[in-house]
Amino acid sequence: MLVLLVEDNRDLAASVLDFLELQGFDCDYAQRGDHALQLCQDNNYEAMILDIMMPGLDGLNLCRELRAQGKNAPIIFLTARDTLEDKLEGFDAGADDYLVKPFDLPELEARLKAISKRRTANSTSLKVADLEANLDNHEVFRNKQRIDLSPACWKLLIALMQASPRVLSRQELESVLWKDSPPDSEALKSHMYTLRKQVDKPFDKNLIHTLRGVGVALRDTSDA
Amino acid sequence: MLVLLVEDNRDLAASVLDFLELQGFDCDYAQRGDHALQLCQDNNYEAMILDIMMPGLDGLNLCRELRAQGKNAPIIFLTARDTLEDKLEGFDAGADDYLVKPFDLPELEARLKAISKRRTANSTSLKVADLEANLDNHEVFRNKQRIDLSPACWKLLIALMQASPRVLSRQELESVLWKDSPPDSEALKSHMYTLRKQVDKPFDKNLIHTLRGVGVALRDTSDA
DNA sequence: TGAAATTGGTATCAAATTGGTAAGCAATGA
DNA sequence: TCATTGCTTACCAATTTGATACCAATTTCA
Repeated sequence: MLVLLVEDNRDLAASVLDFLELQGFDCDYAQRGDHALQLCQDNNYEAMILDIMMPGLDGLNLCRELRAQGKNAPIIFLTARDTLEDKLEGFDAGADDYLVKPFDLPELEARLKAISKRRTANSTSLKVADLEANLDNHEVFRNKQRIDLSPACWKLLIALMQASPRVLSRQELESVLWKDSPPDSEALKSHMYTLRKQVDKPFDKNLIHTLRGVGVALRDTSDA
Repeated sequence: MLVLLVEDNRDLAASVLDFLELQGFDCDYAQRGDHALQLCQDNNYEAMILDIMMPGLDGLNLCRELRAQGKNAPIIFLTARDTLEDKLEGFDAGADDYLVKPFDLPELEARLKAISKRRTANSTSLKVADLEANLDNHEVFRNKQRIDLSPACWKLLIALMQASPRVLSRQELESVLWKDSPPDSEALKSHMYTLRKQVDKPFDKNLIHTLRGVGVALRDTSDA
């Protein structure tokens, strides 16, 4: 995971970098806000840790600029400014978290992970309600019970889980299986039928919901 | 946005609830961890604020249980326990943020929003009074209650919500359903009737208003 | 003022559409 | 060969749609 640290205090930066790299993060470092902005044009950081008071471009404006550019990687402010107003200004600038100095390195790590976990689409396991899919070993469990799926059903389920709770249209589902040249038959219905039979039928709560005229959604709706 | 607050101190809870509701959040409240767990089975919260020390089931285990159930709504711990170990345990249990008491209500709000923004950022939803439509999920709620609409009714409602509080003429409404070749019958009346029956009838306040000779408007008029 | 006309709400229904179910069959690979 | 998988088709149930008839309320106009 590639992280950018922007901090004008070299000593502090060094200890943070040491720690994060020890924990397995890939880190880039900038000492000035304007340099950081430059780095962001060329790299796709998965998270950023920003000081506020810095030469060149302060952290708040750096954050605002990045957000204005449509970059929405998680941002944590790391600063000595600890008043309520400071914090609100930070969140208002588009930050995801705000940590006041002095701080513990493990807390920074925990917050970094917490804030990044939502974006990690490359996570090896998907979970929706009691349904779990492990992308690495190609396994699906519901309620701790293994489910064997055919390749087609697997693809459909993964697509639905990744989209959850969004609805996928018939067309989107077809393109999952056949890219852009779907058979001119009702093959999709067939596969969906098989998928439901395995994923929903044996259990007392349906996760696969049909939205007539729209498509299919996989979600945990608390109602019937 | 539906939020669950779990906190055993009634006074603190009351002030948090007051504040959040003033800021436009819909809140549910539980005083015990086990009650909260129960509530989570029946409701789909968009975020949760948990105390740690509580009767019944402590916040950490509540959080772990929810995560194990595949519920991944953002969770913020709100607690007096302020050591590094406490915080790490909180994040480890699956929390997204950790706020130490005493705290400022605006900071809680800022953190709540920061943590929720990722899921709401890309989900386009329309809201008029207590009526809410999510375009991605293709879901409609009124007063937290799900409403099932036929494709035609959905299209009409979305058009009305997007136009709200503007009036849509009969012709505009027809072009929503049939582009430019409406049937020569009163089919529109039929669909509008069905729509009202589902959206307005079951509730004590009408949002769909007819302006005789003009058209139909969806709006929250404070009068009868 | 009041009768007629117009507009819009209510209700029911048949035809069309959509989607779930099930069975059959060919292709593939163990 | 046998089992699995993918595709095809047919059939059925449920929902949706557009149609129509009939009211109720409002407006028009004599």
